[in-house]
Amino acid sequence: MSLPHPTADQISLPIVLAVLGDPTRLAIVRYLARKEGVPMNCSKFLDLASKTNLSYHLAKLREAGVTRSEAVGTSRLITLRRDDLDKRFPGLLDSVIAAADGDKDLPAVGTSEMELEA
Amino acid sequence: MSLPHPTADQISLPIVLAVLGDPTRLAIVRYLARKEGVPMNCSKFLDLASKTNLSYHLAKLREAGVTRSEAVGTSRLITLRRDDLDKRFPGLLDSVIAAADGDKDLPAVGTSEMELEA
DNA sequence: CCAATTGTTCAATAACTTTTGAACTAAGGA
DNA sequence: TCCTTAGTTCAAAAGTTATTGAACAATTGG
Repeated sequence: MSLPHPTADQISLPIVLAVLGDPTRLAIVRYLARKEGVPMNCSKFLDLASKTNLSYHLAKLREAGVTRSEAVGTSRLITLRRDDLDKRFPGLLDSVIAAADGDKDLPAVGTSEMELEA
Repeated sequence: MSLPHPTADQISLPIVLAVLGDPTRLAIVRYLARKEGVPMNCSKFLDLASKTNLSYHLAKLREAGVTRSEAVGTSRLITLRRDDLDKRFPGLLDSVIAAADGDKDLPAVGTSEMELEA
C-alpha cells in the first residue's frame, strides 16, 4: 500500500453511495469489477476524464474505501475492495454493478476495444 | 398524484445513489421501508431537519424516483417506490436498507418512540 | 369567516464538489 | 545524467447542493 485507506469498519455507507453516485466513478468501479483480479493503472481510465481529474476521482474512491491503490514503481495498481465491501454491505456492490450494466446510457471504459479476454 | 415524478424507466442509477448518499434522506428511506404500506406525512421526519429543509430533501427523493408523494388535503402522503426500484435495480434497495440498519451511527427517525406497532 | 395546520417557494448564503492547467515528484530506461 | 512516463498537488474557477428564514398557498375545523 502507501496511500491512506480506511479500514473495513471505517467504510461509511452514505459516503460509498455518494461516491458511486458519480457516473465517472461508477464507470471506474464497473471496469474494475469486470476485470477483477487484474490490477489496473490509471491510464486505463483516460477515456473517462483528464489525468488530473482521474487523480481526483480515484482519490475519492480510495478514501471512501471502494478501491485500494498501491504504488508500484511509477504506477498505481488499483483494485476493487470487494471483500471488504461485501462484508460490510452484503449484496450492495453486486446490485449496483448489475444495475449499471443494465443502463446503456452510462459512460463506460473500453467498450469499443477488443479485449474480451484479459 | 399531483407533483412531478419520473416514470420507472426514467429512474437513473447515479441519481438514486447520489440521493441515497445523504444521511438525512437515507433516514427517510429507512423509515419508509420500515413502515411500508403506511403512508407517511412530512411531520414524521421533523426530528431529522427543519420543515423547509425536509421539503427540499423530500423533493429530491421524489424527483429521483425513490418516493412517491401525493397531496391529500393539506398533507402529502409519502411512500417508497419499492416496486419500481426493485424492477429497475433488483436487490439494490434491500441491500442499502440492510446496510443502513447495520450502521448505528446513522441518523434515524423515531428510534426512541414506542411505536413498534404502526 | 377566521385561525390553525401543512407544506411550498423564494432568495440568500454557506458549504461542498468538480474541473482545469501549470508545476511538481519519483522511478526507470537509454 | 537526461529524458520519459505515471501520477500527484496546488490554486483558481465553476458548478452544485444544502440550509435558513420570511412569505406564501391550500385545506380544514370552529
